[in-house]
Amino acid sequence: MPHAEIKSKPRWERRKDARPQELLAAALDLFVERGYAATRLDDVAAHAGVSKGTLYLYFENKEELFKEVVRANLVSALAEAEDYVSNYAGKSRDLLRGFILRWWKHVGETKLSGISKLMLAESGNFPDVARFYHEEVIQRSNALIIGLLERGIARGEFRPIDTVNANLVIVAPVVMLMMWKHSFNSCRLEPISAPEYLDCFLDLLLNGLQSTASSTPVTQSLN
Amino acid sequence: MPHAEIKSKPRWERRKDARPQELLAAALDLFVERGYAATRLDDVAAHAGVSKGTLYLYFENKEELFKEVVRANLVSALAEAEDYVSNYAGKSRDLLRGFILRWWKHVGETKLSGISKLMLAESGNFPDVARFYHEEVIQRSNALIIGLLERGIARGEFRPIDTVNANLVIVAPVVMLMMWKHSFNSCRLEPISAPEYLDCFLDLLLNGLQSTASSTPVTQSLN
DNA sequence: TATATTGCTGACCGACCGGTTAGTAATTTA
DNA sequence: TAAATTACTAACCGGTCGGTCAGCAATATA
Repeated sequence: MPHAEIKSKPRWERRKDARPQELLAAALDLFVERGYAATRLDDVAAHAGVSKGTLYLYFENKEELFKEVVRANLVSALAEAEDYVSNYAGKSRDLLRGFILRWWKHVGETKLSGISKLMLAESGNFPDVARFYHEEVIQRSNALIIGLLERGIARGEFRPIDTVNANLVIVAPVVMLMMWKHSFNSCRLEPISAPEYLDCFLDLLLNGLQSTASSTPVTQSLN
Repeated sequence: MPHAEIKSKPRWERRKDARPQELLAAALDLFVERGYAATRLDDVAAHAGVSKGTLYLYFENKEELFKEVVRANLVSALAEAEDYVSNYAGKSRDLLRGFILRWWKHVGETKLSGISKLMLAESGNFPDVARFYHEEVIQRSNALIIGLLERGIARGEFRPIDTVNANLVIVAPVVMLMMWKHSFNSCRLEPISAPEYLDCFLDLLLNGLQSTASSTPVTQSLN
């Protein structure tokens, strides 16, 4: 048996064009699982079935690898969200609910939530990455939600409020849920149920936003 | 001039009883500034004016040092909060507002917020520390707030809601503000203004919680 | 002042990790 | 099929950091 190689399978193959994708996928997995600093490039390479040297053939360094992961995943997801919001025609409260539920579905409950968590957790130690993420993701997402709130206020559906701060307040519970998923959820006996949590949040939020004029009941459950 | 020592000042002093406090203070500063993993014990010792070996005379290892920091700061603050809530006599909405503002004042705007942020950020990589923190801080804090909400509902001041999830939803914006302080706030052109943010949050929250019966205006600004 | 006690130092260890590079083997070309 | 090309490997480097310990020097004691 130590003779293994029965002629076929070479020790490795040349697959120049498949490597970047495979490395990005491996990097996403590990960054999400362990965070930025704690992810070892040796492990990323091993996960992609390759040696560390190969990783450096395709990516300049750890930081560039991470930026590519963000671009390939979060930035593209954000572009879709922008489309959704700008094309929406119905009531603002439904748009807000729809936006949040889609956000949870496309980011929150996928691996991508791990990236958001990671950035919030480690941006302080990696200012360059932080700046990149802030410009590419956070600012765009803020603009999107502020615009959504202004739409609701302009149409008399929401009370007039401080949209800049309200944006942050609204985003907070969703981001926190993503953080939980990747932090204490493991050691919690009964982990948070995302649908129930979001239901509760939307109930409170839409009641809180409701303009005194409109008196339609806003409570409504997830489908 | 290389002769320095003019006889007085010994190279070091014996100060057995002052060391632990000084080390804890230094550790708090550095843990808050850099996080758990990135804090070097050499630096903690240096900040306390001592060598690393000395640190190990007073604390078993990094993990125990951190736990002591938590016990000496957060756990004691939590005990005070428990007193405040259980002795409160007025309206539930004022109690909730008071609780949140005090929380922000005693934890959020002090260094302690850095510890909350750190735990959320790194608990995944340090399960033992996570379990400790979850039991000593998070569970107690949850019980406190859930009790507060139940009080409001029982007295007909709050709508009947899912208190377990509402607790999490309510805590989220405050915790997020603490996280911001220690993450992206540095690279934000105009950093978040905590008073305005909390004002906006409390406005939304208390409107959202308000039982349909009561119709007193709840908007009120920070003093 | 001599001796005993002990708080403290600083050099050291071993493991880890981002990044580099000399060399090798899979593939292409002629 | 032999030579040229290049994707890939594996060993290595330098720096870092949690943790250890032999020894020293600041006190206490007498």
